[in-house]
Amino acid sequence: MTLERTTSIDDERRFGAVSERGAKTRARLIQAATDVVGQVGYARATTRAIADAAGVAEGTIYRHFPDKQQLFFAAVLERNAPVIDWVSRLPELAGRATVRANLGESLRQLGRLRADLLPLELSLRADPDLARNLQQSAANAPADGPPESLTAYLAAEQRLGRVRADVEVEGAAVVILAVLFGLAMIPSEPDRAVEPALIDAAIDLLLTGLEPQPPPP
Amino acid sequence: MTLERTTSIDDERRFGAVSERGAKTRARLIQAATDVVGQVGYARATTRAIADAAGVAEGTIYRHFPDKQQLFFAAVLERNAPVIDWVSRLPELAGRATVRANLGESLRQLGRLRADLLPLELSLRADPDLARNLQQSAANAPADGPPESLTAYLAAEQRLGRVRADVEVEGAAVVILAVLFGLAMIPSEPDRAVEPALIDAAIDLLLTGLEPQPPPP
Amino acid sequence: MTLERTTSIDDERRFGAVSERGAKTRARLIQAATDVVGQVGYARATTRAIADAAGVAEGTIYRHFPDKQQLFFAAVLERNAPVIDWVSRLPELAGRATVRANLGESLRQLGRLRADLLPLELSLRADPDLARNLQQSAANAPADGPPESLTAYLAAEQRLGRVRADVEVEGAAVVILAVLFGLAMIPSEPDRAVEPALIDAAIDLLLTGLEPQPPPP
Amino acid sequence: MTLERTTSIDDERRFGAVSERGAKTRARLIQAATDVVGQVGYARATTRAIADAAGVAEGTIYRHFPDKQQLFFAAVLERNAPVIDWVSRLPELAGRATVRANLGESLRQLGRLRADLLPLELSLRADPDLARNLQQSAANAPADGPPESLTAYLAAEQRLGRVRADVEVEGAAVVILAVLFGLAMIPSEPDRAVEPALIDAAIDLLLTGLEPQPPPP
DNA sequence: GATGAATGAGGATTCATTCAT
DNA sequence: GATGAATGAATCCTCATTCAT
Repeated sequence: MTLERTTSIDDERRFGAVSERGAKTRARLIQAATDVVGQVGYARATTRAIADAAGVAEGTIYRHFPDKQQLFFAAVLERNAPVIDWVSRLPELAGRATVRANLGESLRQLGRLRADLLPLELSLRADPDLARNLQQSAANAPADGPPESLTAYLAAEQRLGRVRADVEVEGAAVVILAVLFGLAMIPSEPDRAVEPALIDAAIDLLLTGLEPQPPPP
Repeated sequence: MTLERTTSIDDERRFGAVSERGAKTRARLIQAATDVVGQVGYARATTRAIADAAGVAEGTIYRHFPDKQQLFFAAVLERNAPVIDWVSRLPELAGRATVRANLGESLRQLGRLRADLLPLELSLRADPDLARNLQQSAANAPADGPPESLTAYLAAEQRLGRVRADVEVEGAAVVILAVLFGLAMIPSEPDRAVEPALIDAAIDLLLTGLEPQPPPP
Repeated sequence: MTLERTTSIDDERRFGAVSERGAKTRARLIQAATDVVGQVGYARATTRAIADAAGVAEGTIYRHFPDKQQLFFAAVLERNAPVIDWVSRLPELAGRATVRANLGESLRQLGRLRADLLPLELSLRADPDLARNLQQSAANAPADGPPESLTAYLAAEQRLGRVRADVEVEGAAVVILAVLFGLAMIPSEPDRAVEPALIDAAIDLLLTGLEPQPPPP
Repeated sequence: MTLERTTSIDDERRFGAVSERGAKTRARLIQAATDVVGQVGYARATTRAIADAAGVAEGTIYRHFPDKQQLFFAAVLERNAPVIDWVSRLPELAGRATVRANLGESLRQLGRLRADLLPLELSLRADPDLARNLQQSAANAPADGPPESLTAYLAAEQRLGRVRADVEVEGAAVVILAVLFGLAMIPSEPDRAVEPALIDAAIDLLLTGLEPQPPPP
């Protein structure tokens, strides 16, 4: 474990942005990386292009990050934060408004947030090596990610009788997230957020199902 | 459009596999490309690695394909064929067995098929340049892909009263495919097919919905 | 030990010069490396310069050697071979001609051979990292190097009464080689071999010593 | 020659250590340069590593030296001074004690001094460019270096009859120094000074020679 | 058809040096 | 005096592609 630490204390001093100016440059680099990787994918996102987009010299990247991968990871983690944040607050909504409204709002929210996260995540998933290294360098990853929060929310609603009693909430949570991911993947040019109409269709399907309702008495 | 074709008739003669041996080599290259890209992603799939995996010399690739991209596209298309095939036969099932059984079998089938298609597709989506070029070189793409076939199936079932009348079938089709894609993305080590339990959960959700059913009379 | 092998069987196939043409290129690269490193030292000997000197493209280096270091090592080893060779034949000379003639001829011979070996060796000694890596990659190093051969020769002559009985032959061998190395270091522009006059002075000193001889009876 | 001086009078004012603190920093830099170059060679001795070893910021180097080379030269010259010093006092010893004792003591002394000088000198010899530049920037080099002093000593002893009359003292001086250099090159882990036993062997050989003595009457 | 040696443009990374603070 | 962020030229190496055999 100690052996697998990739950043030593020295590194932390070496790469932590200390000065005011340094922090700004670091932020610009992360933004630039997000943009460029989003546009052309990780592999074609050259350090040159990123540096240009950030308006700094290529060498500057290496004052802030040990290598291109770590810059990329920093971008991924930063874009991920608000998503995690939002989802972690989901369980509090149990019992309020309606399940449909809550899930709808959440998917919409996440769809928006995922807009610039998705391309990064795609690059990550497309390259097993990247994925592996990210996991190692982010040993601090929260065990309590989106699936867990969503499961908790559904379970709470189920206890309140607002979700069908025989739904297997864990599976349902995964499926809902899968829908989100799958929809995010569908190319939609103008802004890159997920098409709202699709979200509505998804919510409708997930809540009511395809099967015809038994006729009310 | 014709202008943007990247393969001329000459090329087709140059690269079409003629002899027996040639056809075998070509097939081995496509398989090797599928494997290697699946393992390390398009960017890290070097022509050297692919040639090695196929047991041929690097130069041989260029006797069968104009460049690395076209080899990759050939692999994508080949892996895609059975998926398209299966889905295109879906509409014929309308009215037979049950909707739940039909969709369940389809998702399971597609989940299996997607197992080695998915990594290729990921590489494709992660790299906009690739995606663009594929679309150009596959002008022969069927206007009638999976979404359309699935839509047709759902519409047929709706007419038969086996799908809720107020479901917007086009949206539903997209959502179902999104679920499939999203689930396929969840890493599952042993074999790379989608976890069957997840598929069941998805089918249940999609058919019955989260909401509590109104009590039967 | 197995873990420290730096070249796998695969590598051996990958980098061994197979074809006629390949062997020639490889030889040219080694010669070029010898030349360029000799002129500017290892650190300033860029792969570009070496490739240029060999009349090949930079990339060609990497078809024949895994990296710059291994090319350098190949050069060192090749230049070393004739030196080792010569010295290993020294013991056979014991008893023939005179000790003075034998040693003189040897030093002269070695001085000549060392002419292009020396700069390489200097680069090696100046950079501990290089030295370390060479030792690892040359596990096949003969335990029987120059010091041992020279010791054997001196011991043989001592047994024949042609070398002073109380000379500690092992130490003497090292000292003689040190002289050679030290002399080789003295810059001598025109050709880079060791100044013959210096060799003569060294031989005289080593054979007769500085001290005045006791007067013959 | 004057034209080729790389440090102008202005520079001397700019880089001369003025304040107390400045002098200390300068000294620490020189020590750090000696250490780091000794450990990894000139090429791998980055300004960063040297600054770290000296406990100062990288930029500080350039307040004391025009560039990395001049810092290195300063280190070489400083380490050289005591060697030169010692040897220049050699001639005074002529006639005292014994030749054997004098030379022995000298070699031992020099062996010790050379311990940290040697790696610097190796870097110098391995890189012709460095060597050239040092000579230029050290136009103040004493015409009376070690070889001359040693020659003078030997000549004096020869006049006193304590050195064989037919020894060519100039050559002998060079050979003796070559021995020293050559021996210094032999790696000796614990402390880096030359092995004393080797020095003894060298002295014995140089004084008495290999040849059997004619039997005393 | 197949081979594999050669190519060379392009990419990530290093590092001596500069300069605003 | 000292700092350390920024620079950008230079370097090693990779890899898709070409071509003589």
